[in-house]
Parts: sequence; C-alpha cells; structure tokens
Amino acid sequence: MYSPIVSTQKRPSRQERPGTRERLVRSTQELLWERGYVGTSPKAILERADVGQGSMYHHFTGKSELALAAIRRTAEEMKQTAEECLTGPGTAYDRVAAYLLREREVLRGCPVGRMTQDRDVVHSPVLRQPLDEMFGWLRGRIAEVLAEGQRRGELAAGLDPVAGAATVAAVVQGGYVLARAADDTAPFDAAVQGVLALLAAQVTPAAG
Amino acid sequence: MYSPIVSTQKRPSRQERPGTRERLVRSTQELLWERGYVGTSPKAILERADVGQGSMYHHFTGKSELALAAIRRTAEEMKQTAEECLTGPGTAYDRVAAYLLREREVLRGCPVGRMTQDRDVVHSPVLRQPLDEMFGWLRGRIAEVLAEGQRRGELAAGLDPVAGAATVAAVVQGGYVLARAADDTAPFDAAVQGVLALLAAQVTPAAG
DNA sequence: GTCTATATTTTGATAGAC
DNA sequence: GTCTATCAAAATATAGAC
Repeated sequence: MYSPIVSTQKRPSRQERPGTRERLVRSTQELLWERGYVGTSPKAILERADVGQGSMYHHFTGKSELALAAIRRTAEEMKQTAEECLTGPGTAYDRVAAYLLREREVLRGCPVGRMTQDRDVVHSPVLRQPLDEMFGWLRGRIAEVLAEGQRRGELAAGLDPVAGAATVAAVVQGGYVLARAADDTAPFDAAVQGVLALLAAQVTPAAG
Repeated sequence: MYSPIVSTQKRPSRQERPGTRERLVRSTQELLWERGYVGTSPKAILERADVGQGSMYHHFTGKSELALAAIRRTAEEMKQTAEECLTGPGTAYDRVAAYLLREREVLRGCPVGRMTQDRDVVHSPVLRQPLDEMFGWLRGRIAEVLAEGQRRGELAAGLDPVAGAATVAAVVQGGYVLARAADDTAPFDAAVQGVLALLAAQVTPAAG
C-alpha cells in the first residue's frame, strides 16, 4: 500500500494542505451532507475546495464519480464511528446505549441517511451500494451485540435480535427526521430515550 | 366557504378534470415526494400538470409559494391518514400497531419526512412549519393513545408516553431510510416488528 | 496537473399577446 | 386566465493554453 509510485493517498507529514484530489473529496462530502446530490453543483465543490474547474475534471470524470468517492468515504467513516461504540466495554445494553447516545450533530442529520432521499443516488446501483453496505453492516452488527447479550443471559431470550437491531437503527435515522422538522433536538433525544427504556425492560434482572 | 364568487375550491360534480390551480398543487405534491424541493423545477411541474407557464405564475408568485401549498396539503393528508389508524377500535397497543402496520409505499418514502432533508425547506420557517406541525401533532397523538392505555391499565405505568411516541414515529421515518438504502422493504418491516415486540412487553398481563 | 475560456442545457421568472 | 416568447443566471461539461 505504500509505494511512492502508486500511492496518492495521504502522506501526513505534519499538517500540510491536503492534495487537490483529497480536498475535492472532502468538499463534496460536506456539500452532499448539507445539500444532497441534486443540490450540489460542481461549481460549489470547486469553490469550497479552492480548486480550478480543470483540476476536478482531471481527477474525476464528473459529478457522479466524485460523489461516489465522497459517499464511499462518508459511509466508511460512519461505520468506524459506530463500530467504536458497539465494540466498547459493558453489557450488550451498554453498547447499544453507547451507540444511541453518542455525540451527534442532530440538526445536521445523518450524512449517509441523507443520501437515501436523493433520487439520483438511490436510482443508481453504484451510488446506492455504499449506503446499502453501511446500513446492512450496522443492522448486522447491532444484531450481533443483541444476540451476544442473549447468549450471556443479559437479555431476554424472547427478543428478536434482527428486528431489534433494525428498530435501533431506525430510531436514530427517524430521530434525525423528527428533529429537523422541529428544528429542535428534543424529538431525537426523546426517541432515543424511548427505545432505551423499552430495551431496558428486556434486560434480565440478574444481569441488569 | 362556498360562495360562487370567492370559492375556487373543488366543486366535485362527478369526475370532471380538476381546475388548473388544483392540478398544479397535485403535480407539485408528486414531484416534491419524488425529487424534493431542489430537484423539482417549475418546468417539470407545468409538464405534469399539462399547463402553460403563464398559468402557474398567475396562480402563484413562484416555486416556493406553490411548494408551500403542496406541502400543506400533503401534511394535512398525512395527518388524516394517521388519525384514522390511531382513533380506530381496540386497545392502545392495537391502535399504535394499526398505525405502524398500515399499508405504505415504503420504497417511495414519507412525503412529509422527505421534506426535512431539503435545505431550502428546513431553512425557510414558512415551508418548515407544516412539517413541524404535522410531526408535532403525530407525536402528541401517539402519546395520548399510550397515556390512555396506561389509564385503562392496558400498558405498564412505567412507560413514558412522550418518549414512546417519539420512538414509534421515529421507527417509521427511519424505517423508510433503511428500506430505501437497501432498495428492499424488509428493513422497514423488521424495524416495525421490533418496536411492536418491545411495546408488547409493556402490555399488562390482564389486559393483553 | 492546473488554469481560464467557451459551449450547451436547464432553471426560474417576466412580458405581453390573445 | 391561459398561452407563447424572451431572458439572465446557473448547472455541467469540454477545449485548449500553460
């Protein structure tokens, strides 16, 4: 992975300005989060990256290829953030709670979930793939944690790990929607507290 | 409200073609659902409504005013649909289940929730207001149903109706997100089944 | 590799005929 | 009220100099 000829990846010797390609990807990540795919113009990307028009079309064939790189990056970052919460210490409940309660910029919404509302993204198999992969992984990973909790006797055997995992993931995504509609983080917090309380009722008395 | 001079509202004598204004609103509702605010051009609206450009700017000052009419209409329709489920027969659990399990075009997403992902909508107090009102009402209405269930002894007293209501609403909105990412309704159904199972654990043995 | 023209199409709206 | 020009700006690329 680290050959001077092949690698155009980051060589982070101190804090130098990232390369053009890297700046283009990061700017696109930000803009896709804020405005979505249709709402993000090449011009806006160039201006934010402080790069000329030619540079963009040198590194990428166009808007969609650049968006793909940005979406992949965002999905990967989100996956790592979630993994840190779900692999932390404590019981299964603790780890799911850590995921639900982790710090978030609630009113900005989820940068991955945001993309599911974009026609051009979900209608393109290649652009949708990173979203599918990320949320599929997330639901699977939460289900694993819940199933592990059951094996350890922490959680009621009657709980369906797959359904429970989908519920947890949906509460977060739906919480963003409710919060943005209200321009207030309260509905997000309420939704999280609600599902945590329901989950707490599944914790076996011995292990709680 | 029904004076021949003032009223330009629907006069539904059999199934005649709706008026120009009405067709513009309906077309806009559809397009906002499919493409969002940024993705919906006046031209697309006109073509779908089969109306000339001048007609649109005669009835509305521009895109945003037309969008406001469409968003208000959609929010109102959504409210009535939800109300029918939540006011139905049966226990509190039954009514919440009726809301969660009602027929939906899952992969199309929620036409109201969709709008929360549109920068121009949430940043405009007047365009966001119908979303806020609708989701605020929904959470309040579900909370009422849950609280009523508690008073009747159907649901555990420990349940927080406000938090539980936010969770139920979030599961639906988040379910849409997960389903669209997967291009498959299964995650939506799993999330709904998950929260219903958790809620069923709050049903008191006597009343279940 | 990066930049500055240039080009085509679409957007969102206005003007004015009928 | 509805229609067909017309328009300035933006979106999305391409061309070609450096």
